[in-house]
Amino acid sequence: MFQAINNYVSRSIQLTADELEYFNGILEYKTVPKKTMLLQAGDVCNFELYVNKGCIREYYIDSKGMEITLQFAVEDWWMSDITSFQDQTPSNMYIETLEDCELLILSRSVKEKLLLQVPKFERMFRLMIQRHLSVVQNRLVKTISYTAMEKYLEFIKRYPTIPQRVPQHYIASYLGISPEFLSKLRTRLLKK
Amino acid sequence: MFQAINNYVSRSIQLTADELEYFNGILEYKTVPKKTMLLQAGDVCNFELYVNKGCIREYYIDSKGMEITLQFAVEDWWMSDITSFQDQTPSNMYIETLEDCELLILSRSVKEKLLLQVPKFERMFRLMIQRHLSVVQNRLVKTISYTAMEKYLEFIKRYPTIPQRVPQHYIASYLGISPEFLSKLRTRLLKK
DNA sequence: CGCGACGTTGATTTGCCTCAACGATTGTGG
DNA sequence: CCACAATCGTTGAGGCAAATCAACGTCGCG
Repeated sequence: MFQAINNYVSRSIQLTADELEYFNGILEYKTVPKKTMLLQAGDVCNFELYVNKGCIREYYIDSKGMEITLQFAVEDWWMSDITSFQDQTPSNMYIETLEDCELLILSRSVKEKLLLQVPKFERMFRLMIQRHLSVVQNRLVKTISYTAMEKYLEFIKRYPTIPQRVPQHYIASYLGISPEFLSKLRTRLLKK
Repeated sequence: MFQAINNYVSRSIQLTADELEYFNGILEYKTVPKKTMLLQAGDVCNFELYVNKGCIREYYIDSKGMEITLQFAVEDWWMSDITSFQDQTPSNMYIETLEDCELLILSRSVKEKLLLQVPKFERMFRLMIQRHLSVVQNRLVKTISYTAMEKYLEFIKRYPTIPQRVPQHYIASYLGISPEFLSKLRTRLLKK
């Protein structure tokens, strides 16, 4: 149950057996069915969650009522709404499961205690966020400078398993294009 | 000379006098004239820099030869190309001064030593990156869902001093729109 | 079986880009 | 200190990528 996450942690920091046991003890294990809302816009996001099994997405509804998918997360990914989490402000995001999931949940208050008890985790979370920032920045650049076709090709290349697991219109909303146009791009690709 | 940066640090962590002195001792103070290149694409980014005075920008040249400004930094901001910094890979970014600048430079090797000597800094850098991630994510959402006009209005509202300091076409490249179109947006605003 | 969610296709529209020409301002070398 | 070049912003004409709107087919599921 903790094998994957412990492996994740060990890539950044070395823990003693005691520390590892403590860490696993504070995680809340939860199985949730498909299409469960884990966070609603308006609520404060009080958790970070690690996907042990399954697939979830985080999205946002803009002023025109359009959904924009910010992130998918599958096995071995973390998810949270950091803005809400760190400032303790109401979130603009929705987080929902797309499949039946096994999650490990780290609540904000528990995380704070963890950081006091085992300061090594400061480093792990720093490295984790640093990598995440790098990914988001990369995506920002491509959102600005790529055409819709280029964005789609990049997406299926980088995340080849996602299209098999999530409805196509969610991918369109991740890429920032309309579902109709994504469909047209795909037929254009098939004709070659 | 270190007043501003020390104040910056103190917002995240508490240091002893010794620790503070050590920290200031490892920073490299540098004044650089306007239009100096601090990082070239192809080089590895081995530093994080803190702007004590002046204004700089980080940009990227895409496959069509267009410049995309990723970030401006003025007084009390940090800048780096994290992707290159953390992976030690050649950067795709250019960093250049837009005004005469006073900079405090933290090199990668020195930062590593700092983190070993004063682990508290793990926390400061974690919080710093966390805030930055929040900003970049916010920008990503708006890049996708806002019209050019909305992006521009948001920009001048959030960063009211920047337009007075940097050429307009750099702002266009930050917003991901053409300089001509930004100009047209501005005349549209004036006519109201 | 029938409904809702999903993907496709076509017609039309639009936001923004590209290209080109032109003032205004800045800066630089003679 | 002037002359000329660069740099920068503006304006207009025309074009294109992607959005919108609408209709339709298909599949999975209650």
